Amino acid sequence: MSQTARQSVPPVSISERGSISERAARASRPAPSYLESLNPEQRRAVEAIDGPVLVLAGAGTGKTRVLTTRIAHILALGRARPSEILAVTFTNKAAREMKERISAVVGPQAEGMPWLGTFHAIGTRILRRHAELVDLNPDFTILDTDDQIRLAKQILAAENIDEKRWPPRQMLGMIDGWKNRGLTPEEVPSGEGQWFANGKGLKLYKLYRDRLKSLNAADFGDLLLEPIRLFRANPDILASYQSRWRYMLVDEYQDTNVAQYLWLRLLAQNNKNLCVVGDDDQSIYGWRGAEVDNILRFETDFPGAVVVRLERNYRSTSHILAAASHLIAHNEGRLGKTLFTDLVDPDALPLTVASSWDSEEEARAINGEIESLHKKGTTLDEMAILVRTTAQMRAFEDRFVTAGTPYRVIGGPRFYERKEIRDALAYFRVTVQPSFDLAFERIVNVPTRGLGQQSVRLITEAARDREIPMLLAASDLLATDEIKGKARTGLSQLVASFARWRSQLDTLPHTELAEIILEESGYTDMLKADRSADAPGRLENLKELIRSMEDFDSLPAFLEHVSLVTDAQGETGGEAVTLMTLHAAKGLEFDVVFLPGWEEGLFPSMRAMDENGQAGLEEERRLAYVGITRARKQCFVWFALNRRIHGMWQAGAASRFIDELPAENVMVREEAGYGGIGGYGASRFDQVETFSSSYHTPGWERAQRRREDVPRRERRLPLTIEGELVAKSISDGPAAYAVGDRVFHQKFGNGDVAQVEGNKLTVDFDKAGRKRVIDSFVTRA
DNA sequence: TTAGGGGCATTTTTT
DNA sequence: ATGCCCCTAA
Repeated sequence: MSQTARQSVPPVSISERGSISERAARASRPAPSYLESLNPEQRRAVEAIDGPVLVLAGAGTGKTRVLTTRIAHILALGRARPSEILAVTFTNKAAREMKERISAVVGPQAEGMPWLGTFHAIGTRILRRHAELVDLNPDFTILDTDDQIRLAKQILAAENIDEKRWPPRQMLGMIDGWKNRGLTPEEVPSGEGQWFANGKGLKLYKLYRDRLKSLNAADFGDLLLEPIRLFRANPDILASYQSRWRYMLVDEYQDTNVAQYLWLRLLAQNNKNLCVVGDDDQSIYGWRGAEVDNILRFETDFPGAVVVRLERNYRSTSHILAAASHLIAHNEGRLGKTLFTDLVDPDALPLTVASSWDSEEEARAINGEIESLHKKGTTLDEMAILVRTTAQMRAFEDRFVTAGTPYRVIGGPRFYERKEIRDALAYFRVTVQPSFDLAFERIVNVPTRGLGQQSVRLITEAARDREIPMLLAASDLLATDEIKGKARTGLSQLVASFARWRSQLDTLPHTELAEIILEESGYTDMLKADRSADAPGRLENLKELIRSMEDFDSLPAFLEHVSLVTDAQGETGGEAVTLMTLHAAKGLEFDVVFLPGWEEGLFPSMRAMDENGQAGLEEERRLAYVGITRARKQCFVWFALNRRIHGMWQAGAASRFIDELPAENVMVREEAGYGGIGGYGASRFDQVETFSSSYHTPGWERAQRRREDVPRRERRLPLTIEGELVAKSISDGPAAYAVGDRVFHQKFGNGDVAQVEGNKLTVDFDKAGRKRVIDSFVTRA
């Protein structure tokens, strides 16, 4: 199948391009050193500067290298200045990395590349310049999910739509879907406009859009959609960007959605110097509106495109490549590539497939594996655990903390999405921009200052009636006697505070002001008074927030950064194992990769299959492919027989993907538990040798905080097994208990044994009800 | 008006 | 298991 696909691509040589004199001159000029280290295909991709170019780059074939070298090459040839190159990446991380790598080749010149960034960042930049033309002010705010939901709720409430039946999230999903397809309300197909809440879909989209405009705000979708609208309505502006960017490069093209595609097509109409790089087999953002079709269609959209295939893999052993290729071959709609490697390594290890009894044992086993590899010399930085869902991370964190394994989490619960951070940001935002009602609303009564629903409604109505910001309405209301008592005191204090902070914006250093705001608002006091276990952690996060502000010149500059950067990177610290989702892992590589949780329903995810059928399944398979190809030397695939889902133990079956791996490249680990120490029960209490150094990594501290959530006594307990029995114990003597015995369990208290099966007891506890436990966890009462 | 308890639904992945 | 919403008591 890959054969046919291969033949359909006519080989176009770069030598067919360029003037005769250019070609002649090129022949005698020595190739710059940066070109020499490239293989012929890579070099073709780099040197095909003019006209449309599609680079199909399999995993590990040097894609980033091609992109960065290409930019360096364009700069070196003097074909464009840094500001005349548009380079789009998918994530901030990728943008950062590319900037660094370009600098490494061409020096600090790359610092001057203002148009290297994510679609969203570049879209923002464009919109700020031409805000009036899309009904915004240049200082518009970018909403995050939290704000969007609040807004959606308000709209649904105003429309008398039951938000239980029609969840705000779903409404936003629908609208975002339209935006991702480049559709303004006017362009939504009439049938689709009938979706949601008995035909109100389109109306809600309009209301939502109007509300955004009146708030002077944009959501993520707008950052793509509005530039398109701008370009279409203003040909002169479009033309200015078309000529500004002489060369355009797009990374991860397989992940672009329709809006992004339209965006690029508009811009590339003129000089057509568009180079896209991607791999259809790594398209994993379909759920976010990505259209693999964009990459499959490129040659049709841009006739005469040079197509370069990068298939020579420099990353992984032949076992890993073979396994990944064999797996992905189960997918149908693909262009088909065959990765190969010249590395012949007779010592290459096949993939290891292993199972564990449950998710905790899985974490323990993998941690054991990590320790033994570490002892043999693999550094922790070269090991990663890639999970399907963030929920899987917990088990690993717990284990790492107990074992003292240093680790770092990438992605997961995002720093900027934490409640205390969002609250603090809301305070800052209102200080900078007093008219930002969503932020004001968020914190009017946090900490509580006597303002209940009643008072808030008064303010909202006053604001709406007179079409003024809530903060202003609030201060006007105070001049009347409509607000009384505690509410009055609280509100007038708050209004006065905002006025004061605002007046200090220009006089105080912004970090200092931020601290003052958190103090004077009573926010830190509220957290200090909070007896709950995570309050100290929240305070710590706020300190971290202030620290991170130091990198910026002003409060407004910081807020702009925050709204676009959703990843809290920066957790460098010492040597550590990396823990992240498969999605976050794209583009990275490690010597050793662990892929836990390969179970039906979890991976492939049940939801993906339910919602998107075959296409959903294929996307999951591509995700598996991405996972395996992250590994350079060794890859472990793991699954657990039992897993806790929504707090309930459920038995699981191995993922179908496991059986899609080629047997000849796989080694199945058959002994139970890790390292043959013995069964589950034995290794459970083994105190494994610990790493000494790592008590200062953010990850450790994070887990440490989390750990403190659990009361001390409970933490010490051996694991208690509930529901489905998930352990075999080591005791092999005669059953220690009989039906009717009175026993005591540290967590469940006293109870009567109702049933005995070997060392597993079913006990009717007085308080906790019927549980299944292991005999060694109870004592005679 | 607030705090706190109980009931309920929920969770894929990210700019 | 966790977090959110609603209800009730003070």
